[in-house]
Amino acid sequence: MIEPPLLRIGELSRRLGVSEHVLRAWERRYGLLQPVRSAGGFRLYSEADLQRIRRMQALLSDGLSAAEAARAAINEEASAPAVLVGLAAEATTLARALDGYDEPAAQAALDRLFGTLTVESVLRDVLLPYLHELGERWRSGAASVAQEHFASNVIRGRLAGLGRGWGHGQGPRAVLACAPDEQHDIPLLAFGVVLNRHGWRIDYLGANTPIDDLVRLAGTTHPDLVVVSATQPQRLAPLTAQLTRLAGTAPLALAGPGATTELADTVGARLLTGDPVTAAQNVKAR
Amino acid sequence: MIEPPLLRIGELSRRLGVSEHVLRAWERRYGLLQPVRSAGGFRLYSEADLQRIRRMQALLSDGLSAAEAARAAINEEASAPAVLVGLAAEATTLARALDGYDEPAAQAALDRLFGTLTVESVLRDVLLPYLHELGERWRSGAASVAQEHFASNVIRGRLAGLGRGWGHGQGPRAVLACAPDEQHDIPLLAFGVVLNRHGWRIDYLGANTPIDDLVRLAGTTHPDLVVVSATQPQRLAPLTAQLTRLAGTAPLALAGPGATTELADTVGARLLTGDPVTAAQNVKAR
DNA sequence: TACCTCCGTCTAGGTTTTGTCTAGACTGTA
DNA sequence: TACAGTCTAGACAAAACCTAGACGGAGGTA
Repeated sequence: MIEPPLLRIGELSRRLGVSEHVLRAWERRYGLLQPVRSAGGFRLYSEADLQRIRRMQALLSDGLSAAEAARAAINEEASAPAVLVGLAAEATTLARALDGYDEPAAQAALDRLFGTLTVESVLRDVLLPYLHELGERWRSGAASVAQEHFASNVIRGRLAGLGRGWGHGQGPRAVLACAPDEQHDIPLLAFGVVLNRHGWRIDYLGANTPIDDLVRLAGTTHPDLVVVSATQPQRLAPLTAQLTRLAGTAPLALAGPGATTELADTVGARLLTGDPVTAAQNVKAR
Repeated sequence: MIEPPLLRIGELSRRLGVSEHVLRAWERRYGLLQPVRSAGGFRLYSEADLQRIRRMQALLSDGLSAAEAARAAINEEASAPAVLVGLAAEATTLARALDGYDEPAAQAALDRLFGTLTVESVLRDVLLPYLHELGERWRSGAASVAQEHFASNVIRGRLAGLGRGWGHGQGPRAVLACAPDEQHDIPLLAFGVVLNRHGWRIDYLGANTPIDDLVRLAGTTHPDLVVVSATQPQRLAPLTAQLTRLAGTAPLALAGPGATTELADTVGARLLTGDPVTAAQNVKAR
């Protein structure tokens, strides 16, 4: 059908949280991928390549050696064309329902999606792409603010359900917050859901959180990780001093498109790259 | 007729925040736009061009390389604003209707498809893949002969409608025929539709045509191209001598999975490769 | 202790890609 | 006629990527 766009190694690395060096090494040593090349020789990766690396990561975190994981990832490749077709259709149903303010239909579609796919996959492959695309349509005038709010609220409600009780338990504790003035909390919510499923306890502060409050909270409760998320660099840039103080109080990670390598280095924080689901999986991997 | 106002490059640049240099570079390097020109050669951009650049910007911010972003922006447009989402759903609807002998539903789905996608895209991305898949199912016993015939006839009817009047006009003339004993004429019909849309006049002889008849026709009407199509090499192999005579009478092309490079070379014919739509587009390109 | 393999990481030196710029000529409009 | 706007062709430099190979820590073995 429509040829999907291809990614260069830098973007693949950002999305997966795997360094370019490692991607090339896996290719060289295990033949894990055989990306097509641009006329000039640059590697160009497809969606299938991305999936294979994800599988590789999963196998690695199961404790397989790199060589074994690569071999398994290559051999499995059973793929699931039927599942994909079903996924596309169901995702469409969901999108139509949300676009059309049809909450029952949307919930039903969500039920079916969560019934067939993993939570991670629903978040990463369906909900977050849909929200991203809705944002695009809003920017281009093709979708209204009301549509955006309606869809956000339905999805936020579901994620809240997935996160029920996530503050209790035994695992390490993470404090999640959006930067001041940042209102896009759904990716952070998704991040929290996945992190929680990996055994973490979550303290979720949500949108628009003052950094000083975080410093105070971190100073009294000593979480194992504090995550601050922002969609735009200018949300974080003026807060360098406060973030540095925060990083001195608890392990800090910056996330979202607004988090840059430079800022993270400057304030002494980790940088979380890629989509929220992958980022959460990578946090666990360390 | 109200002509929408066209923008010159400076205004476009200001509205989009993309420098004039970049706009020209994208046009030169990737063929992203083909703006009409003023009498003096100034580029004049339409609203659609503006949208395409916006899409390009969105893809770039997703991390795609400029080359890939341009390719995707161009591709997507050829196949709908609702992208893969709408396409997949509509194609599924069509398949269900055809599988279930529901002609009105199938026609309605076809109406929607032709209303959203280009003719070429409907043929290449929906109908031909569906027929191919139906053939597979038939071979494996999962579909009946009756289903195959029903679907073929619905689709053949639509294609005939698209080809109405294709023998008239001014362009070069092509004679299209299936090899003797070859009954699969729909791909050839699709080929003819696309070729006709590129300005060719079509003389369509359809399934199971004796080569000698073609030689006689070519000798009297002198077409610019004769296309002979076959799904299996053994349909063409015994006809080497006759095909050679035909190639001596008019420009000849062999098409379909049954056409091989060797045979084409032997008889002095062109070989058309790829799906019928692409093949027809390539014929035009010469 | 010495040596091995495995595997993530890094370096050096070169190439490709892409945004930007220049020079000199032409266009459109006041 | 003046002048801001636009044209083409080509050059340039920064960012991104390439290959080949080396490095070193972890873990195993003699």
